[in-house]
Amino acid sequence: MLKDLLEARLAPALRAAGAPEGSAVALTVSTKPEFGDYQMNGAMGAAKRLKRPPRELAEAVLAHAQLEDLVSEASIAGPGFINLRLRESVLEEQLSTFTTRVLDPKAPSREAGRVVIDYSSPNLAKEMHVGHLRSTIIGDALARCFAHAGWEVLRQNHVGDWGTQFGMLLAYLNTLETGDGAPAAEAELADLEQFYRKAKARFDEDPAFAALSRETVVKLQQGDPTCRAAWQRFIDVSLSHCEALYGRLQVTLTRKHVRAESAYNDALAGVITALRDRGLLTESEGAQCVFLEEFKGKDDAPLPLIVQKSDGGYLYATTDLAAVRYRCDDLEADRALYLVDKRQGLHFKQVFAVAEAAGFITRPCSFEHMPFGTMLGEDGRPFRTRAGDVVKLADLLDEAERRAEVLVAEKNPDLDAAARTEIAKAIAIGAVKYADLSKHRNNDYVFSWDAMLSFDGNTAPYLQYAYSRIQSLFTRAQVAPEALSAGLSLGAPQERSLALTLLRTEDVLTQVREQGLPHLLCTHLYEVATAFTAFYEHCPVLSAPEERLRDQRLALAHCCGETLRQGLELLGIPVVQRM
RNA sequence: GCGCCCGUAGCUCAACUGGAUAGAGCAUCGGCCUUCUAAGCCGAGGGUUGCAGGUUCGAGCCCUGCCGGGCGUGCCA
Repeated sequence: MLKDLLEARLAPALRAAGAPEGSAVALTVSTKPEFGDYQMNGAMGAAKRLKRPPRELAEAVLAHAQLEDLVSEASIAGPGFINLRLRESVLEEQLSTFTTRVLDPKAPSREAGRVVIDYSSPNLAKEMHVGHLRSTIIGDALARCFAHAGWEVLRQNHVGDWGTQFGMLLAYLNTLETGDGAPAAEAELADLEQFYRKAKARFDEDPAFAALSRETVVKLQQGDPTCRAAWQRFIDVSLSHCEALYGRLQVTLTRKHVRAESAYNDALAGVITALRDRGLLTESEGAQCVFLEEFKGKDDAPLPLIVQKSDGGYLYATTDLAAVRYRCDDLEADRALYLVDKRQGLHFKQVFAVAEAAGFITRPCSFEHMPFGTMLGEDGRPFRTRAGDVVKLADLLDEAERRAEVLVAEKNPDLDAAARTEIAKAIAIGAVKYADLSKHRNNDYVFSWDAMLSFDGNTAPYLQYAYSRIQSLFTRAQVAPEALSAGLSLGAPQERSLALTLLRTEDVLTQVREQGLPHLLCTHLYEVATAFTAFYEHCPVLSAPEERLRDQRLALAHCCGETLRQGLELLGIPVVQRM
């Protein structure tokens, strides 16, 4: 990539100019087009450490750097910025292999490794609501990004299927089925949210039922066959609800990615034993705990990670420790990413630290909590409807598709109903996902129907629109992209700018994987689409003065279209040929 | 009390990890459809980056102290 090319020349020059070992080149995209294409800021940083005048060092760097074949202009500005303008031939050469080198998923990958991505992980006791959107969508985008770069991706849907609440739900299911018969149960299960609420109400008002619920949990965890069978049926129904949503959202999770909490049940006792063998286990107030030096609670009191309750029951820390072992030993992951709410930050810090101390991390594997913020309502409180309920994911998608269909019908009345619905779905999914993906995951964010279902400005439909315009160019020109052989023209500023933007894609994708931040890709694709639109407005393609120029511009448009298509696909957002 | 996160334009968010004059979208105002899709484009206004210090050639970003908000802090997940 461009940045690598330049860095390969600048890093030795920086050393040759006398900069200390490990000095960063600090190459960034120019803040202003007038300055050039890229700027190197590292001379100033190195000069500070050397206590030398920064401009002098910058000059020395330029004197040592061999840049002639890459750069047409190099100059020093301000306190010691080195501004670089790339040769057009370099851009053209890089771009000519861009789609096969960077975009093609079958391109020889420069990264190889195995990454576990733990995401979505809904609680099967309830229906999925908008709060599950973030983990599901961000995780899925990351899974796609890693897979694209050549990683082996192991999706792990760590669904909650084993908590205390399942006793209650099973007991309720049982009363329905032994009462008026099975049809009632079937009907009730169709709406898990209702089902949960009714079971909870019964639990709260009927002590006998509450007692039965608690017995049921014990029976379930002991492996009682009848109980297990009922539980399995409930889980199946709930999972099929999730799958329906994954399908609608075009999320890549399937049943084979489910690795539920219950799957670790048999490993929990082993976790306790192993901790005891390592001398890490301490009994405190009746519970089995691990105390590590680095974790302090109130008044500097030691803060435990409780792994077994005083009644003998295990906790989610125990399950997560078992999952660490599984992901490390059995899955042999190099990285394990946890897309989980940031409120669990301390929990994962403790779990990972205990796993390390216990020797559970038996091979070089990086365990990383990738936290995300809470979805808030417009009042700044955790998101609820007016009635105090959560918004169901299914309802959000229904509304998104409804609004999109109205808009498509209005913008493009000639489409037949089938095409209209298909386009509306793509737009709806895109808008909903992009609204979430385009924000920095670490921050809380405000849910707004209108913002989430907006189709104007920095939204997925804007990107999809740019793509469909490119497709339209090819439809009208009646040329296949593969047939273009005139090379590229990058003379116009808009052409050059679009090329430069496209050539940043690889760096962006690397950063997305390193930091687990898909919003960087959103921002980049928006810049691509913006650069394309400027090009489209200023550089006539089909009516270009010469056929050669037309073909060159078509080639550039094709590069851009492929970037948008592939980029959107990495975000899990479909493109459409027309809209 | 302690710990983590956050505070950026009226609103919603960015800012390539310390770089040049802090950028987008929505909203507001003005302009552009007999030439490739107006879901678009061009332009305008809008900022003491919560406050006060400090570090340095340079701070939204780092350090200190305040103010304000969220979350977490032993047997739920």
